[in-house]
Amino acid sequence: MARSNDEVAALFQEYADLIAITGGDAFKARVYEKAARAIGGHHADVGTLDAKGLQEIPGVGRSIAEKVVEYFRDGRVSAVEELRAKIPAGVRQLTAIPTLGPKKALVLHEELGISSVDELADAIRAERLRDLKGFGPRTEENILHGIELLQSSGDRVLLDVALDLAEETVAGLARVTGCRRCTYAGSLRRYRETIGDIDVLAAAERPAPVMRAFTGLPYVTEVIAHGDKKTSVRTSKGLAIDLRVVPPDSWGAALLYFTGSKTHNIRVREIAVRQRLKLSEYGLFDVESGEKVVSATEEDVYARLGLPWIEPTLREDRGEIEAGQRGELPDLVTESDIRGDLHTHTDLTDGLAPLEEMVRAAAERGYAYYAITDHGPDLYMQRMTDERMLAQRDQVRQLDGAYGKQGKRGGMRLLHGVELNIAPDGGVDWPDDFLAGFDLCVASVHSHFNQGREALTRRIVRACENPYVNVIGHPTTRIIGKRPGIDADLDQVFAACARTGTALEINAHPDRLDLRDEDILRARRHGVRFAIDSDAHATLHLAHMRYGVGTAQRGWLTKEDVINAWPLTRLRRFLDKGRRGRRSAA
DNA sequence: GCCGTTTTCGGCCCGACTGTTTTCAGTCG
Repeated sequence: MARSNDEVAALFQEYADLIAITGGDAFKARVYEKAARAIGGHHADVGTLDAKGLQEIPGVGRSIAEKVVEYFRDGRVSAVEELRAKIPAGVRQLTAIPTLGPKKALVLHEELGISSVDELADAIRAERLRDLKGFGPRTEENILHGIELLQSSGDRVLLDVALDLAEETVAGLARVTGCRRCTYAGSLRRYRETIGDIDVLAAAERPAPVMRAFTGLPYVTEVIAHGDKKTSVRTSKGLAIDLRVVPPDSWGAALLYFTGSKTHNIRVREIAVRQRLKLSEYGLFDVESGEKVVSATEEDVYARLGLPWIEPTLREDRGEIEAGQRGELPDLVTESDIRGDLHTHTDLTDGLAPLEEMVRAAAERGYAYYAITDHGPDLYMQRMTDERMLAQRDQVRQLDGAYGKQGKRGGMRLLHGVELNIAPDGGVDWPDDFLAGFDLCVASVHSHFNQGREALTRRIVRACENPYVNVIGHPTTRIIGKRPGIDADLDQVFAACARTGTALEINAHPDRLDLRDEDILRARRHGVRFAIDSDAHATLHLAHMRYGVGTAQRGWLTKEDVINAWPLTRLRRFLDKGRRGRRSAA
């Protein structure tokens, strides 16, 4: 179920689109877009705010606040209804076709009565667009191609797929003579969970050789646009890559600009405008004289605007600019802060590698501690028994400290854990006395995803209340692009975690990234602690940690928030979860 | 429709590329 903030955000985004399609004031459309984003990202439920409280959200004034109030009072907003009556929903969908924006969509609707993607495809085949002003043969071709992309994949790809391709492309271009610098930027540098297209930035005095090398890459199948400063291609996987080449002196301004996000950039430029400066990808310029002020590094540009350097993972206009101005940016957790992995598997259950191989691979990553957490018996296909689990524990104790930098004494410490299954009623695989033998317990939902909101919420809260459950694994169970997260009341879950001393996992597998960044931001406000885990089922998966850390950064987490960035003694106190007190009281 | 470190009115981010155009509108990021 969508949060009411998301409902209102979607409504205003639709209203903005409809204003643009009906040829309304472009500035007005932009204001509604901005308000939609601000409301979608606002921490408090807008359904609980009055007009005054609503107007404290930046970008929300009297008129928009009234519309929010109207929405919760009447279930509808009359201004939106009026535009909906004029423009069929299908016309708005036309603007989802690449190269087709609101202006062309309006012409198609007004002149030809087209109000769906299918009707548009038919009209092109029937050559009905031929007489329209502004529509030539290439436009027809581009629209048909765009429809094809939209209907086939056209989708965003997972972070790891995009990162592999980007790193290969950067390596290829960096070798070109005259290429002074090259890196990927865009949503990839911000570690967004999915990537629409890859942005690559290069610095060179003469762009032509770099551009030529780019279009000549073996996996490039189509050149979408080809210019002096910018070239766009599509690869064999259907993913688009944009390359921008700038003069070396513009590197910092260009990197800032192409890293985005769009809304972050707009905010930064507004700050520039207020200081009579103009920021573009070529530098920060004095408006009066036209002279360049700074451009060489991102730090230079931010500093001239009164801001510290802002981590790319924060650049989403979620308050990072204000925090920067106040000098209150978080000191984000990094991959090198991570001292261990708390959720991993071996071939005792569904992992691929034996215990010793996993332990050795973990030690090579430089971890101070490492937890083995195979599945419990409730996932019956895993054939777990008490005996097998206890035999593994003996093995784990023997390997404890055997691998790592400084031999036995300073070696990597091993924790014997388990990934429990949270049953539909919130129970787990074993009774307390058996659970007491583990160093830590991760507990996760693996089935019965459609129980209904109240039952799911109760189920997870009950797992948190189990004194032996330390971490809720992949809390929403979503698989990106394949399975939506379960419909639990996450705010209740977050409160339960904070109250009981249960950590929430940030599962680093690129298919999951669960919790997601927005939920992390909300959970953090409840005072929840987090565990960033690879959930590795093979030695190579241990390296997924970077995606989990990127996601944690997008949730503004510091190493203080992340239990596996803590020293082992502090981690053990957290894992104890007050059990010692319980035992002595009993 | 929102907003204010020259403004309560008059601004509102900036540039590249394409396609249909003989100077520019539309789209995109």
